[in-house]
Amino acid sequence: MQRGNYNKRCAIISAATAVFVRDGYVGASIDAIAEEASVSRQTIYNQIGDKEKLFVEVVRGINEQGSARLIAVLATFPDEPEDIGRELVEFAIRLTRDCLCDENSRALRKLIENEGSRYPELFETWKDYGPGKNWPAISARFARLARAGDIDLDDPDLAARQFMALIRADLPNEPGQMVSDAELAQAARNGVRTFLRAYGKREAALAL
Amino acid sequence: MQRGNYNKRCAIISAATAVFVRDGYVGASIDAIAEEASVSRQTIYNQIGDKEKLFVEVVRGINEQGSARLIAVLATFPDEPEDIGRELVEFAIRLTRDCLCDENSRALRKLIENEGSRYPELFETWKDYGPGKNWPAISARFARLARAGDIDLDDPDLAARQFMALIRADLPNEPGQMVSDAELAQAARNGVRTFLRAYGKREAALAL
DNA sequence: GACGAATTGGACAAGAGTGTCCAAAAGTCA
DNA sequence: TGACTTTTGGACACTCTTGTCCAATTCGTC
Repeated sequence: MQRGNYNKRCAIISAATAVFVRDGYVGASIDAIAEEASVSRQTIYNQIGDKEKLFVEVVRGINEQGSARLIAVLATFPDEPEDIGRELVEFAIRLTRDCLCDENSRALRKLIENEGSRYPELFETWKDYGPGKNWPAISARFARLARAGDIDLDDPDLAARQFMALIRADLPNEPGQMVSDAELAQAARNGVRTFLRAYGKREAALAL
Repeated sequence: MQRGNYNKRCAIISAATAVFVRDGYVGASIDAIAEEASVSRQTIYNQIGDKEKLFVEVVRGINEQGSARLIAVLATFPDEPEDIGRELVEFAIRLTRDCLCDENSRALRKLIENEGSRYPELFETWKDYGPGKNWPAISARFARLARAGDIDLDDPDLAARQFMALIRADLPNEPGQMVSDAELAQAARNGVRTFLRAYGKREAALAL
């Protein structure tokens, strides 16, 4: 009773994610989702309920996924770097690849931006579980680097925001376009170099 | 024959802009636009044609407006700065206030992001007239500053992208939320300070 | 094979939206 | 005033979507 249920349910949620992301809330039709999931429309109503419940489920799913990935990446922050430039670049690559460029994360941002005003509750979920939640964690890591003397900054929160902005600055951000590993690496290197020119020892930046 | 036409036409485009921005392409109904414009639905069909033509018209309008504003702001770039820090901050404030935070520009970005895939032609218009078109102009200004010895950089294009990213990094970017002048100024100052720490003489950054 | 639960597909009502048609009303200009 | 154009509002056909109902079928399990 659980097994079959569960498989269908996953297929539905997965298909719904794709369709909502592609067409937005209003543009997505239950029929399209049913077809994408290779499931009859009725099954969707049996399993989940109405369109809104389905949407909430989709957003929560992406949210949890993204949050988990972000936490995993944060765990790889170079707390005691030997070569701070290289290690920050590698961290930046992981961050952009797994958490920023990732198709679902971008989709989530888009969905939130578009439907957030219609479903304020989603906004709350996003604030609690979404990427924003973990920025303080990044700030704390930078603050620790500063205390250890690896970098020189006064406002870790600001530095964290700027770090994110810099490693994003050079990413091609056309919607739905794939970003190659080489582009990713180049963007990370450019961002980190400028970050270190501003906050690091000059040698570290020049070494990049 | 032109007079009455023209007024109605403007009212329609203006109302359509508001509704498309608020509800997206699919969510916007002709009836809602007609009501917002205080015009009968039939008049819209008489004046413009179908929904798609209306949408194209709206996007082109916002595009032209935004592009004009950006060019105007670019003309105020501090080419021969006395106090580079202060003048860059003031430039950054104008840029964010008039071109980035502006309600219509944000809306345009959103519309392009959502409907761009459906109307590739809009994407082209946006590339030709949109903000991206004028980035080379910013790069050129930074290159000139570098030649004059005011700042120290090797890749003006990259510097321009990072400048934009840095002055954006600290802007509150909740959709539809108003940004106060104080927040704007603070964000600009933070961004420019880091930019100058990386690319300028250290004194200029510290003076901020 | 047989039972019970889940799934399917088709039909259905209700609602909303688009685009067209048309006759009546309002506005414009000489 | 009179001729001409534009606007209006209502009616209409058509399509699409949502959500419900139901009988037939399939699936899992014993």
